Amino acid sequence: MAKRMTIRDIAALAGVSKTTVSRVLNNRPDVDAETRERVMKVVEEHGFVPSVAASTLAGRSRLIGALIPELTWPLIPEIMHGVAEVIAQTDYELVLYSVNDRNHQKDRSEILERILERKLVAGLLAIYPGQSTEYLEKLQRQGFPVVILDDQATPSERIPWVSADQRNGAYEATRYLVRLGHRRIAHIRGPLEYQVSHDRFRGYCDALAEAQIMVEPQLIETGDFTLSSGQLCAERLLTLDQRPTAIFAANDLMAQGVYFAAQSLGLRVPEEVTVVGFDDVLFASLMQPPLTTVRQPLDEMGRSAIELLLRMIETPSLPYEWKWSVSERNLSRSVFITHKTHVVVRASCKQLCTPLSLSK
Amino acid sequence: MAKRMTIRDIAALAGVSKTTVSRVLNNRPDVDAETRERVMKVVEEHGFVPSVAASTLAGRSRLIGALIPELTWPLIPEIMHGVAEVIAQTDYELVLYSVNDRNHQKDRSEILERILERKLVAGLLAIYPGQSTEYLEKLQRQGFPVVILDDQATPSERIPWVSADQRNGAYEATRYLVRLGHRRIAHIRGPLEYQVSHDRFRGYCDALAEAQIMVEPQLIETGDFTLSSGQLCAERLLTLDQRPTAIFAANDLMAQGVYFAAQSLGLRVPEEVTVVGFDDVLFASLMQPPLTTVRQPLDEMGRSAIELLLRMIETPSLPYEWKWSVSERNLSRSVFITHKTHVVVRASCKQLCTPLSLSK
DNA sequence: TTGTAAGCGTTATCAG
DNA sequence: CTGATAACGCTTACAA
Repeated sequence: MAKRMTIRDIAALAGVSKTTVSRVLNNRPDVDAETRERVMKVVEEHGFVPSVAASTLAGRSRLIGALIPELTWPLIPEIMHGVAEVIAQTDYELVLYSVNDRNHQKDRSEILERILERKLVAGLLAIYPGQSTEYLEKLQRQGFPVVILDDQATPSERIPWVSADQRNGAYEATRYLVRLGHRRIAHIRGPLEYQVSHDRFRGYCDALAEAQIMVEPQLIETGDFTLSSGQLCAERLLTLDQRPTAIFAANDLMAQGVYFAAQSLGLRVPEEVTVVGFDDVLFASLMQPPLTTVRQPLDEMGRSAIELLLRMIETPSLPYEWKWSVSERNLSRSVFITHKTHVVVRASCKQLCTPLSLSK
Repeated sequence: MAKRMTIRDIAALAGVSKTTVSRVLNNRPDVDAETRERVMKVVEEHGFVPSVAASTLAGRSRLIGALIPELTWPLIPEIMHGVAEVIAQTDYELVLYSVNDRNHQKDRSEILERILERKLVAGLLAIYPGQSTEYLEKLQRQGFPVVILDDQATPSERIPWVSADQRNGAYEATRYLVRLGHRRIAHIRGPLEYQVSHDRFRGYCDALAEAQIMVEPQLIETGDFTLSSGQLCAERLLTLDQRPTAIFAANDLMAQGVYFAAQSLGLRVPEEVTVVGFDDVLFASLMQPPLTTVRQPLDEMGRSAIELLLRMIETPSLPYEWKWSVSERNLSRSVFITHKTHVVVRASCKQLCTPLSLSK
């Protein structure tokens, strides 16, 4: 295996200086078109790739940091899948910073310190950063590129933010149930300290309002996104005098809890209870019956977040002016990308009657 | 935020040269104990961490590469969880190289080229490397530290290898079924091009032999690890004249397929069919009923693999002589670590009778 | 045991 | 538009 080529070798081969090669490699505008071409030719012939370590040390890192919660959290792998896919097509490499559950604020900020202090990565993608948002803002203010991917939808005014439309997803899901003829539709919310829980609840209420169905307090339960909480809430709902014909759980895990509750009460899904979840995690399609749920386009979200970050890194001057295909608001000079969510219809829902509106 | 400290600052503060600080930081033996202590004190006081970029450029990278298949493959997150946990406690950072399904041999070796050519990482943890093994051997021969974590159990003679005891897991699972009183126990194998499929099948046969039960060819099906294949195989098995009372599927996904087959045939799990899976992926405990399965200690496997790799990197001279707590064979100067697997009992199995042997 | 000095491969600065 | 030259922060012969 030949010794690794350096920028110097390329320079010699192309008959220019290292500097010029560097300029070409970094897409600098101030290079003669012809020179650029000549250099590129040599670069490609030899499959030359600049050393990440050297670039980083010299101040132009080609390393991207990803700050993620436990990889075992169901949504993460899909997001990272999208992220990795984009990175693989670039000169950048991905450095993983995993924060585990137990880590409290202190450890989180320690990790962030570590990230910055080492000046290793060129930018940071923070996925579901939880409490760290405040700290991330500090970084951003110091000129360090940060993109947040989260569902908390309380965007910092300054950090570019990628999210999905939680409210609308819940709205569409509930609307779907209404169209199937359901009128007693229960909702198991997520914990109220999360913004998503409110957004999804809101979507549910909106859909009911539109259908002129009253929101009945007894049909609203509050879980904590765990299976057992879903089960508990569902047990209460399903033993109501007038039990709901459909239950919309705020996430798939609680929906699975509904399945368990139904089973223990001898009720079948979907024949006697219709169930809808949220997230479309990997096992949703494996459930018995396969779960109708609201899909967040997680891989796309990961992709767009990392693409945004890459652009921020490569054009530090005009960071807040991109057009974006998905849906973009330009608030106080920052970027917010909201991805669409949509209902994935599977077998967990039963049609109660055939209202004409369905045909629409 | 104060300017980042460098090794030079530490040196000044401790009243020694950069060289000495470097030596201390790298645990070199040739430093006076007292000096070392003095330096360490300063280092700790200031929470100093050496620059990964600079170290790497200077020839001692603190970056570890992880080559993984799709993150969305069910076993990966748990493994990576263990990996990340260990890395977090060290000075190293983790660089992710994700290979996606579509990538054929060519792309894989391209990634590997990329990994090496950039001289970025100090070593590589290859998780389920598939076809790349051959190439990995080449790296290893060139003195580049590589550890493989795989279930294919055809260890290269030279690359340290971390795995789990597939045969014994299957053996224990089958033995468990025998103890429950089952005698017509079917097995849905994985595809025969994988070594795991054979290992697990072997465990199944061994357990039956021990119980003096004949292996009946009709009770052996071969799937491809997908849900639908499991379902198909199970449908055949469950419509046999003398249908099995228990089905041992070679992975959890096929076990879920068995659930579907049972349901479509109006058979209940576990009342009419007992089911056991393999892997204990995250959703196994969420299945209805929760699946009895064989657990591979994935996080521990990840942990031990990365620890092994770190040791190889830090002691390049004597790479093949460690003691290991789990179970270690020293074959032809390489290290093989085999983790124990064990049966996780959940609700998917029914006891047919109460043989005395159970009390044992 | 410790220090001096020469890289490691880029990028940035500043002249030409 | 192009090219010297000096960083970047650390490791590692080689000397002392």
